[in-house]
Amino acid sequence: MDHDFDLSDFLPYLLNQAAERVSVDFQREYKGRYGMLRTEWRVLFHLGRYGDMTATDIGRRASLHKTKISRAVTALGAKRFVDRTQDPDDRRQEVLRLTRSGRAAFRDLAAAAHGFDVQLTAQFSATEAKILRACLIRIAASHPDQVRGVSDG
Amino acid sequence: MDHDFDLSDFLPYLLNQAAERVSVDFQREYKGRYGMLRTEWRVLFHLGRYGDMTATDIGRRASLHKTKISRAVTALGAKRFVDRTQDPDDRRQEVLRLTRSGRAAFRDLAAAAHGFDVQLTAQFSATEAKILRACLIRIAASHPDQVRGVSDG
DNA sequence: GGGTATTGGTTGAAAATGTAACTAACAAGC
DNA sequence: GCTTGTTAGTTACATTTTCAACCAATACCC
Repeated sequence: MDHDFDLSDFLPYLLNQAAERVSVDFQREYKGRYGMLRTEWRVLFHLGRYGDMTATDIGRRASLHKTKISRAVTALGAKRFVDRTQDPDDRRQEVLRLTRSGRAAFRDLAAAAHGFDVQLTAQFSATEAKILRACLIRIAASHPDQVRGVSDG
Repeated sequence: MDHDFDLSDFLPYLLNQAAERVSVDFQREYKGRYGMLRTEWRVLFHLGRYGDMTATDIGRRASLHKTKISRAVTALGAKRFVDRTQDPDDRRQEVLRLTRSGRAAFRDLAAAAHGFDVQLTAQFSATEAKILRACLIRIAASHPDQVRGVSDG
């Protein structure tokens, strides 16, 4: 019984605390300015950055559960940020596309995100920042059992 | 407009993906074996590792909102894992203490957590692991505007 | 062609969270 | 003592998330 195993030695705990910290901060941008939820912001970003795609595509890329995406797309549609057009070749799926104002919101938020990231990273040396990112990517990618409903981020 | 600012360059996103990844995995332990929620596991850990304390104490240490703690303590009480006794000197507060089975669950889960952490850390070099932890701690601690209701982790 | 399975996506109910309002106990000022 | 303010913790309600069931379209297969 490692009697000195501390909660602050527990990587999942540290990851959660750090993630929570920055998420709450950045939330101000998309929530405060556009009344978006985190999933909406993610979907918006995906469409803005990677182009038109279906809900399933987004789910695969972002590891988001389809119900979350469905609801986020509905909300973004209500805000007139995305436009949905049924694919004539496979009428089950819809191609999602940002509207003009959706693109504007994306540009605005992407710039804010970039600035936020720069500022966040500034507290670390170049090496630290590089290692941090590499480690996080590795953890996120580790044995991805399968795509599962991820709690939004 | 940094046109190549990618979602996977966005530290909050990486943090969330990584945190989510490991949280979902470790959940198996406390949820599968004891039907606990994340907050319950955290409260249990605090009491087991740091000794008896009040709900407010836990909130301060763990950055958990008091309503979450209240509900977690109720749940842990129902499972007979914690015992609550009113402080005679200040009858507003209750001192929380693990029961025998609460301590057993704590030992079990703490061991699992430690093992999980060791395995997770094994994929990194000693230097990487050290930097990763240091960075996370720094991010979590960064201008803690104040204790706020943190989304459970 | 007709059955069965799979896939894309939505919906409803249950569980969990966040927010604010609340009760009870203490503390301070007068 | 009485009023006012603060602290510990609970509860109620609205918002989100999760889970499973669902519909519709396509694919598979004989």
